[in-house]
Amino acid sequence: MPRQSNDLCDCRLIHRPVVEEAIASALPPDEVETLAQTFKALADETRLKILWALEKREMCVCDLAAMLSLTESAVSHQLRLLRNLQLVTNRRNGVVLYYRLTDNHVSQLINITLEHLRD
Amino acid sequence: MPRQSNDLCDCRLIHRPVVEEAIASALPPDEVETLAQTFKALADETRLKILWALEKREMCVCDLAAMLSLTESAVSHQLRLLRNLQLVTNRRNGVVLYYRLTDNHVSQLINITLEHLRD
DNA sequence: TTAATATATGAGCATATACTCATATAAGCA
DNA sequence: TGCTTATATGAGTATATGCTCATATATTAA
Repeated sequence: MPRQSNDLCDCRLIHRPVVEEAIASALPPDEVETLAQTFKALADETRLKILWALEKREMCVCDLAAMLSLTESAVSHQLRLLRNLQLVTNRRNGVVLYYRLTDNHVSQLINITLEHLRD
Repeated sequence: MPRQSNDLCDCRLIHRPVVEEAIASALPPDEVETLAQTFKALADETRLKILWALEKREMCVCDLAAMLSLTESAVSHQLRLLRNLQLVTNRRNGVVLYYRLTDNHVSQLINITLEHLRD
């Protein structure tokens, strides 16, 4: 068994110092989690389309549903998810809720990523 | 039934011109797909940790597995996914495969997103 | 208060995905 | 050639997720 003794894990360890430095310079767990959560929010075509549309102007659930050819329920579920992540907020006008982006961080990320992909 | 007649969908349509303009300025389908695919690649903690580590230096499968406390099989599966998306490449040295980032686009995205989250 | 409308939400279902386990492949060495 | 090691890969499994459907909530109007 050519396993080097180590307290990191039970795997083979070919380059121990490399592994130790990688662990030392790893992202803190909470940042990894937040990063993954943010990218997950953007990792769905429906949500991307919603965010892209809201970047231009606020829209109500019904209009978003029409735009996407989806049920209002489906859109509402996605909006709840985006709301929970504080990526969108809404304002009520009577019975109608108008959704908009909370800030421009997300649309900046989308645009930056688009530029990268277009190279 | 207060549905306006329209050829967009069967939903209620409160603001027809808004919907039409949103559809007109929507992202082309292939760009939505590529965007979603890119964000999906980053929407997993294991893959984020791998990419973060490879940003500093190339590493072999075994070392990545040790760093992540995961089996080499699990890491290999994720590396195949990242390879298929051309986010990482490898070089062989004997039996050992050293993985590295294909270019710095992905790590730029991660860093930009980190900055946004840290505000 | 009652009815109508816009949206929200819970449960259920079908698909996607991240891992495990067993096995296959590829390179180096005896 | 045969053996060992590093990695790859297919199948299976458990969980996550994006939708549908039915129902609940909130606001307006009669």
